[in-house]
Amino acid sequence: MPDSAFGEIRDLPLFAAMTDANFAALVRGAYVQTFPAQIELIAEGDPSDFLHIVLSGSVDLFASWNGRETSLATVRPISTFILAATVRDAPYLMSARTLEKSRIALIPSQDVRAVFDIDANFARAVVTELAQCYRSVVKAQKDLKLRTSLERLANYLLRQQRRAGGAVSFELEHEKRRLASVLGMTPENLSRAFKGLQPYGLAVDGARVTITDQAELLRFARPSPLIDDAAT
Amino acid sequence: MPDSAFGEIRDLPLFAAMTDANFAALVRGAYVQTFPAQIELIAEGDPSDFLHIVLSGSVDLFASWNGRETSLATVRPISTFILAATVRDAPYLMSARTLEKSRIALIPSQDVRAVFDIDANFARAVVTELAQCYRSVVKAQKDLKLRTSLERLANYLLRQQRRAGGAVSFELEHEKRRLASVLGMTPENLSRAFKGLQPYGLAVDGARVTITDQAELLRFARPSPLIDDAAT
DNA sequence: ACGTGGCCTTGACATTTATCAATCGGAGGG
DNA sequence: CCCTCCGATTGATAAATGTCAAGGCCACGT
Repeated sequence: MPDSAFGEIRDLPLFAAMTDANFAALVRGAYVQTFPAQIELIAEGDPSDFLHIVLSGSVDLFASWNGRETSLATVRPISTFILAATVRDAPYLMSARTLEKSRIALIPSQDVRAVFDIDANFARAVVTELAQCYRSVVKAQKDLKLRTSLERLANYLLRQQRRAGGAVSFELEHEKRRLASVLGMTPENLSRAFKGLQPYGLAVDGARVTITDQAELLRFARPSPLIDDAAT
Repeated sequence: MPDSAFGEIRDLPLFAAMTDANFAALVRGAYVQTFPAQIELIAEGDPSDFLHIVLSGSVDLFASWNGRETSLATVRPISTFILAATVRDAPYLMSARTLEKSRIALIPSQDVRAVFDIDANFARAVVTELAQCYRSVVKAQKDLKLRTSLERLANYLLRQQRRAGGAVSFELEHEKRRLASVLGMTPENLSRAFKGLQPYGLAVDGARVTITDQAELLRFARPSPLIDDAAT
């Protein structure tokens, strides 16, 4: 294991507070690999053999049932996924695939659990990370159950605008078909939803979105920090 | 603080492995209180002052937005709620109200965080609990996005049947209006959904549900351990 | 330059779900 | 015992969302 490859994750909140020795134990059996786009990294139901960390690129977490499929989240650098399955030594609840060419670090789950048992700082960091993940899913749940598809799209766009630095105009970062799945609707409906937001100050051209009337869109979307703020 | 009042939570997985001294520190500022039904214990957006533990009765976790409201989960004895908010010292994402007369233990959040910082066993227990909570929400998310309301009801009933010991006939444990909210539909639709399941081996009389054709209902519901098993 | 394939869009239609209004029926109080 | 209230149900209707089929657009490779 070249140490250099793990330098970039050493400072992650998850690993920052642990001892060098324990970090070394963690990465001893780990490796970093580059995957092309559209590769399925894990499948739901599989045993959780590795904790995954996205170093570059992006990963789609999705789930299937009865022939249907839905995207649940996108993982961006630098963060982990399926931490909960690793901790509980339980099967993955979601599948994961690369959205683009991505570098992924894989740490054997048993090593994570072993170090977790002996390094209190690491255990605390895991708690913080998990609590964060939990709250994200709860927010997604509220988004889904309390809002219509038009409202979800409007709030999604406002969140994206913030991610893009607040500019009036920005590019969508996902394929629209996947965005539709994330938002819990069909691609056809997403097209109509974009049109449906035009009266509320939105213009779309391909992947470029322009918020022509911020106040009006805000009035329609009614974003709430308890649903839309990533930080809290 | 009468020690007796906390004996029943001492053996919870969350507290079992911690030292007596730390447990004492945890319950020093804690208290137990009995609330009548329909009391709002916490409101979403409030700072997380206390970790709550349901000792008896039951508690509804719900959320509101823009005049709408939805139930997200039910907490039964003996378990905690809003652990994630406590850990992160962040505002509650959900409101909570008693569904019936309930005894609740309240532990000051700052004490939880303080003990969490010095007791590795407690920290590990919190991780396990949080990972469990996280996986529950993910399952709920999959249920919501991958299934129609009829399918959600069918699978809910099969889960309830298992909870009730597997008997062919059992009582619903929630008001139907609340069950509708949990399942993400209106009460009117829930009524129709019950009727819609009759051809698949279901009979309903008030709160009593009878599965007249288990095989047929299973064939329709197609339960999956990755959505419907509480344990995994 | 020209196909070609994939994704997006559009329209027509079907299905699902919500809304509104009215009624039913059981639990509890006078 | 009857009345009243509240939740559950039902029917009619509207709105939201999904499905199917067709066509447009753009990027890609030959």
